[in-house]
Amino acid sequence: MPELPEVQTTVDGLRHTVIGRRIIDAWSSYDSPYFKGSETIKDPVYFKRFKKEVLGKKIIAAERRAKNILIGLSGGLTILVHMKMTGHLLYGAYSFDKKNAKDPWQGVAPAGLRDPFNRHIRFLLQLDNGKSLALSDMRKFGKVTALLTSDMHRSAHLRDIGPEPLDGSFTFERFIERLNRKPHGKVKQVIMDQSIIAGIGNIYADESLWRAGIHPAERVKNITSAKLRSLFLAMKKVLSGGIALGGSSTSDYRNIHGEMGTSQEAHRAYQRTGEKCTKPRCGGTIRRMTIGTRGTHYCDKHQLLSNKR
DNA sequence: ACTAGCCCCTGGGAGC
DNA sequence: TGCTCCCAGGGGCTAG
Repeated sequence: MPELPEVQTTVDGLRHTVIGRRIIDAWSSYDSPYFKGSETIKDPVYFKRFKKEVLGKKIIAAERRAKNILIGLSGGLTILVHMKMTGHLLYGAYSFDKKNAKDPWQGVAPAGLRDPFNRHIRFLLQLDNGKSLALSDMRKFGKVTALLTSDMHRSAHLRDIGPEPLDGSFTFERFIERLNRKPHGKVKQVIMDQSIIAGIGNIYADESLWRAGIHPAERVKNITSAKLRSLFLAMKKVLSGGIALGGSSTSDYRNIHGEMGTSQEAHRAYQRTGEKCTKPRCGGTIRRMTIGTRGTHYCDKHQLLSNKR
């Protein structure tokens, strides 16, 4: 699932591909009664307006805020894309058949479409160079909308998001200040809370806690300062490592060229249930439990609850 | 103001 | 092989 490293990988890809291109057409097959009246393209009425607004605009910027992709356009508009669980953007020779929304590509499928996870295209921007920017989103959780660039950070989509963990300004003191907003929370849920810290999801939460040797259900207030410092460093390391490896493709995530990342090969806890812990001389086993509603992976030997130590 | 829990959604895997 | 059932989970929303 796309988290900070995957979204950053996508944004880096956008910067190398679509900057300077003009949008000449837009297409969407999202149509959900549940989202009727929402300011997202899942409402076909909104999509009509969206299309009118973005047509003819030039793509001038691409940035990331938490797990949101922000595609800056000429004319003071920004397209916000949240890939949620199973979405990813693709750049290439994708096109669509206006008469048959179920088959959004024509002729010979682009190389990327040979991968079944790239075939669930729900949204597409046709660009002025014959290529397009498409959103493959198997489970249709994705969110696409247009915002005024000038106040997008004040919009409901972005305003309550916490600091970026890879920013230089995100110091240990800042980290502690953020965590202390939920002292009674389980640490995994707290670091995944986007209003506390931006961009961390299930995978990188499990990986960070594994590295720091902290049980995911530990309450924030019960964690020693030394352990919190380990967690702080682990988060930065795991997130920047994820970017360096092109993101994690445990299931459906692909980069903008439709290719898998390799970060999943570096996972030490996530989806390694039953495997021997790979921490040197640990000897533990990776276990699975549920925290909140999320599957959680941890080592039963070096990630112990404080009352069991 | 908080939090627990439901809901959006589809494909893949388990079980029979 | 083919059917049914269940599960994955980010984040928006609501009921308590």
